Amino acid sequence: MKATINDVAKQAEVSIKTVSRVINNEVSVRQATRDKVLAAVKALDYQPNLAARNLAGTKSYSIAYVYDNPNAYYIIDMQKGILSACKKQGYELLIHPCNAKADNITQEISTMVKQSRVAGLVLTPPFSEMPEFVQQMKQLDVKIVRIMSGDVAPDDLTPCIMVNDHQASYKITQHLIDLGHRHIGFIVGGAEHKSSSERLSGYTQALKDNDIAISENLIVHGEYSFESGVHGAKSLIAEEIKPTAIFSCNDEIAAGALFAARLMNIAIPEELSIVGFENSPFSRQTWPTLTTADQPNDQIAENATNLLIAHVRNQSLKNIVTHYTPELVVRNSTGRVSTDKNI
Amino acid sequence: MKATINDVAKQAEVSIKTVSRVINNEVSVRQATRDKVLAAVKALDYQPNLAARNLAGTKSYSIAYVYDNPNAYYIIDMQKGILSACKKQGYELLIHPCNAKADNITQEISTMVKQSRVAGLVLTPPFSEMPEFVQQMKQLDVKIVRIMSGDVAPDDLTPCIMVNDHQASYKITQHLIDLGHRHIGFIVGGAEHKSSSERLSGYTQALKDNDIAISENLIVHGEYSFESGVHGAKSLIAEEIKPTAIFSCNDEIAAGALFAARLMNIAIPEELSIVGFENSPFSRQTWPTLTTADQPNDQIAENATNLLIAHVRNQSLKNIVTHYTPELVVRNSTGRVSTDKNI
DNA sequence: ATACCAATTGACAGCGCTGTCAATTGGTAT
DNA sequence: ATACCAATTGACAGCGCTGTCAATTGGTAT
Repeated sequence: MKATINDVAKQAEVSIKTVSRVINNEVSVRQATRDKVLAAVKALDYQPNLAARNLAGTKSYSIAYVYDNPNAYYIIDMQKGILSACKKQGYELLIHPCNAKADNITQEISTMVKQSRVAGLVLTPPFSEMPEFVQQMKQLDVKIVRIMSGDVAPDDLTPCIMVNDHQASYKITQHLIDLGHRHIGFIVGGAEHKSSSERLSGYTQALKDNDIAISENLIVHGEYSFESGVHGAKSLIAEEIKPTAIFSCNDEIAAGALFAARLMNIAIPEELSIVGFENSPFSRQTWPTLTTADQPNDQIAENATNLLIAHVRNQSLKNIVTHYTPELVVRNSTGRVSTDKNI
Repeated sequence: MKATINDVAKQAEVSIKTVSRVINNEVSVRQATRDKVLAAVKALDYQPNLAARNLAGTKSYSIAYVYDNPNAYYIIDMQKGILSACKKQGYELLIHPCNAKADNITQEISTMVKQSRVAGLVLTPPFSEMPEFVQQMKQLDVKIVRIMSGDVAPDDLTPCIMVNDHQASYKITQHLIDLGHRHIGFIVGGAEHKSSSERLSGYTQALKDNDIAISENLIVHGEYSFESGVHGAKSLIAEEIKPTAIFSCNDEIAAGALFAARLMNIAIPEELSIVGFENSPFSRQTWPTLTTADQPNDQIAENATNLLIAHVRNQSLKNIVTHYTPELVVRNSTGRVSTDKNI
């Protein structure tokens, strides 16, 4: 039925080992031999069996993406980028959504890694930002790549993608300040995500640099969810000194904030500017469309996966760390502060 | 490092075959022996190696989800349901997003199936609704389960989940009619999805049964996308005889329609009612929230996967086909037709 | 106590590859 | 023509399981 390495070897009149060499792109095979084998591979439509490769070799051709994130757009983008790298390099991907707070989470991942002989893990927040978890994964004899928020990568020789949320957040805040806003509310995302504090610190830094006082009343702590945006915006708008702009930690929160503004009959951006973060489809589909920061998640994911695969193969990497800074995208949810507003 | 079946056998003082029997839940093992083995499994934290099982056995423990759908919420829900069934039954899931219209698509899936020794495929539209594709998959020696739109399952002894979009659509249309609407626009989703025509036929049937004339001008053909909703609604509203309600083939289209209405300063639902289909998060996050039909995608997916796994294991199934009918969910985007409106 | 037979257990081959190491090949220097 | 050695190729074991079939066990009827 399905052709095996034996069939190819027979057809090409070489040993199975030589076929193995050809499909693994090893160097010491004469060109003429290589051609014979490739012809046989093609004629028989041969696909090496990954289970056998995983079992026989010291290498494995499976990696897994472990995540705990309710943001469908984010996950789909990540999967897309990871799969793109996997396909090019002949790896298969297992996805493993799970609960980061479950107390047997290490056990759970460990089981999966053993069962499926996973060679490497792609970790996104919050997993990538849980040091003990990362430590335990390393002891499992599994390579990892982390996508995390911040500027300085952990100094542990593991590949990393650092997303400079602080700087991107600074730019967004500066954009609001340039529009004349002085009372800018901030809805913080989930505390288990480092991006929340990084984005908050970019915001406070920008305020400081512009000599604007930071008011704790304008900072609301929430989750990365639509509902959090609704509640956060409601409570900010109820403040004695209302903000003229609201910085939402991501687009979903921003969509919630827009919803709340609509509930309270507040015109966006005339009476209130709202910004998001992520440039997810949300930001193009709300009314008005959202000013946000563009984070190329699929690129980040593909890049991370390439680093991981190189790491799995013990290839030496020039750059074990890659940096990204999301870019400001101005749409219709931000405008100049109206001069006749209360201050 | 990782415990193997040999380690367990040694520790339990039995043969590896007996260990194999215990972990496969075979019947003819004495209770005392079973207990010894299970104790050893636990003590060594043993996890059977899936690659070896796939290779050694005639069965495989991998299934794949093949899809071509830009709807992130739908995909995430499906994955969740599939994974839930996989986890319970010890299967691993590969995801395979791809382009259904690529001309080498059969080749592509075939490669994946061979490489990863996939035992079964979960197919959603449009793949599940492409008869030649399904036929070719069967020749690949891979089992399938299809989730498709319609009432009557294909008569080919393959497990199927049928979603009765016609009936659900009928109910939604009746809801609009009950609210007094007589001019109801319809934005059709992508033609490659049978759900589009099924939902359309439910709509026309409901109109007929209520003696309402069907106007081709009120039916716009599009895709399952936000942009299609924007364009569709714009063109419907530009009609000489404006609709007082718009039935959108899914929530994303409906969100686009809402966007268009907002652009044109049309109050929802006072001047225009809009409905969606799917009950995705969209429908709770738009303004106003959407009346829609609830489709429990994760349940459908889990159910489908259970059918598939039973099929893969050659277990006889009582019911090879399961039927679902989405339920009407009334929210704030629909209202009584205003009596002073133009007709 | 003995025969019998179903229930239980184990020996061994083999799934399709890769790793190790030994054997062969063929080009180069003499 | 010959020796030599790097380049190329192949033989064989083994990865960790399951399938097949044969061997052993132990409970029941006599």
